[in-house]
Amino acid sequence: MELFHLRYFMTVAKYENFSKAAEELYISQPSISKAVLSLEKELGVSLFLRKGKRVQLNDTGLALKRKLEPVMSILDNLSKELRVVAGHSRSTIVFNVLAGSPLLPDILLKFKAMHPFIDFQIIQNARTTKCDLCMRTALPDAAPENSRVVMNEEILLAVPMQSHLALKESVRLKDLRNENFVMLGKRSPMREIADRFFSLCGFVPHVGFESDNPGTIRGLVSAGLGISFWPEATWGHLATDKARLVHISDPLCNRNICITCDERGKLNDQTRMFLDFVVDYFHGLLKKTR
Amino acid sequence: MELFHLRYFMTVAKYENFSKAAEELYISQPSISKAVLSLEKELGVSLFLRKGKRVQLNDTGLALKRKLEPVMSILDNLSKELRVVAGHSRSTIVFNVLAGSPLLPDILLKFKAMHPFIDFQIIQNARTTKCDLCMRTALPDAAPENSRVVMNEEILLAVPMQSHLALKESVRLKDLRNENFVMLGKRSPMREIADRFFSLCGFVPHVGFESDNPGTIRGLVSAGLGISFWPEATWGHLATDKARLVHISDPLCNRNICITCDERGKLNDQTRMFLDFVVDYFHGLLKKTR
DNA sequence: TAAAAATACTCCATAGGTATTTTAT
DNA sequence: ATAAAATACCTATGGAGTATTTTTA
Repeated sequence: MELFHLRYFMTVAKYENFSKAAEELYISQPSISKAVLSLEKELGVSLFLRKGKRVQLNDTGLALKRKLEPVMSILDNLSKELRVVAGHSRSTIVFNVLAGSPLLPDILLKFKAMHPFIDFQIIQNARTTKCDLCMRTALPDAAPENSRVVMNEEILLAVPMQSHLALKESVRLKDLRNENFVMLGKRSPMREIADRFFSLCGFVPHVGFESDNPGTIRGLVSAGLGISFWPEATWGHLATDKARLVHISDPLCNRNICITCDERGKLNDQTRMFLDFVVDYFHGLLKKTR
Repeated sequence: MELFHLRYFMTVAKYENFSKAAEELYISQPSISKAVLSLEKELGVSLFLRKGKRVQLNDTGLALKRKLEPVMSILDNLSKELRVVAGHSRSTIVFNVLAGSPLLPDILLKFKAMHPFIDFQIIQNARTTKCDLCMRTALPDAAPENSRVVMNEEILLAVPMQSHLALKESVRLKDLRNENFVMLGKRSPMREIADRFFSLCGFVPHVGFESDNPGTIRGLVSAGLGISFWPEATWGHLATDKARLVHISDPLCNRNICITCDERGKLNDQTRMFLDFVVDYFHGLLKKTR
């Protein structure tokens, strides 16, 4: 059995057509014929139903195809992956960061120290699927498809020091009906989560300022221009003496941070290492805060 | 890249010695040399540290070895597995049944109806590891290595109809200090579990009869010769009007049924199908009893 | 100097090509 | 009649062997 037998088989299986496969592989049709025939002979089973012109995978062929898919994927990427391991080449991970971006520098700094040959392309695009990994937020009851939850964090309320709210340890959301809010922009997932909380309480908040930047939000709250939600861990410390954080006692406000990827087994070595690193990173974070 | 390049590499990697690999593969040493060199050239990385005589896998070589292990295992078994799929050959699953044997006929009957080309060799040997799958019992807090729990069942008490205990809905184990017990033999896992319950209550029961056969135990209890533990689901219905089952209220008596296998991914197709079937079977059982 | 890997060279098995036949629509 | 797969036959790449050289422990 030769590798090219398997390659040719996979291409024929894809099209269920010998001539088409020959075309894609830039070889002649008889070569394909011979390779498949020889494979069938060697394996001792027939792989296709030949009904005259029409060629069709049979059950055995289908089983072979399924078995070979991961094999081919590994073999096709051998050279590229080993070059990275050997340090002769670099690997780039496309990382879509839709939540938790304040943690990103720390995550990347620590990972890069361990794996200097791995580069990152950071994007922030809620619509694209053209990325290796995506970090996003979701409500506890709604984790996106193909994702694993790496942490659950409480959502606090950031209030200016001079506000009457700054004197309390915790507040109920429904008591904030008359407050001015500083919020993330309309289409951000965190904003959607916030809006869900408001609809639970049956009111629409007055939003005086919108910004997509936690730093700006900190500034606006510190300046006394409003109050704002503040995810406990992923937005870092509030780090100002002009504002403080209070708990929200009702409803329970928290969110999940998820990492989305197609399937762990399909990731390349570098992306898998990074995924494992990020999971560990969040584990460490949880331990620290407790 | 050719398959034999990879095969030769794997053998060299195993021994870290070209000549030894050549010997095992029944080919000449220069052929091995050429194959490995050509593989290194094609992948664009070196795979071994050549320190004069001594040859040693480097990090890249190690990474390649790890990647190829599953690939080789799939390819080596292709023909055998596909022949079974095609129905040209049969497959035998060695199934070690240390618990739940009363369910076995039903399990095998249903599975065989779906997969007539799969045969079974049933063994019952607590010491062997020469089996594909092993069904055994364990306490809820002590699942054996490499196993998955397929069900948890209550352990009831089988009592003769004429016993004063037959009038109760449930009994406490410590109130049975003066009863005669019918038990499984000393070395059976179920007996060990039972003995744990007794030691929790601080007494050693009087065991009038021992048998390893649930059918015999049913007979002895029905004859009024003693009382016995009776796993709710896996020993089937008591099926006699001379005895009945009562709950044990203290301690909570239950056990797990586990299936042990090396690693799901390493099982062949037939064994994996059977494992999945057994898991489903127990799921179905749970639904029925509830 | 002995033992292991690499190189040089020869041989032939077989992948791939072209031309042709077979088969079913 | 046509289009697709199988067969026949030829060519040449490259894997396997033997003999030899290189290297280092």
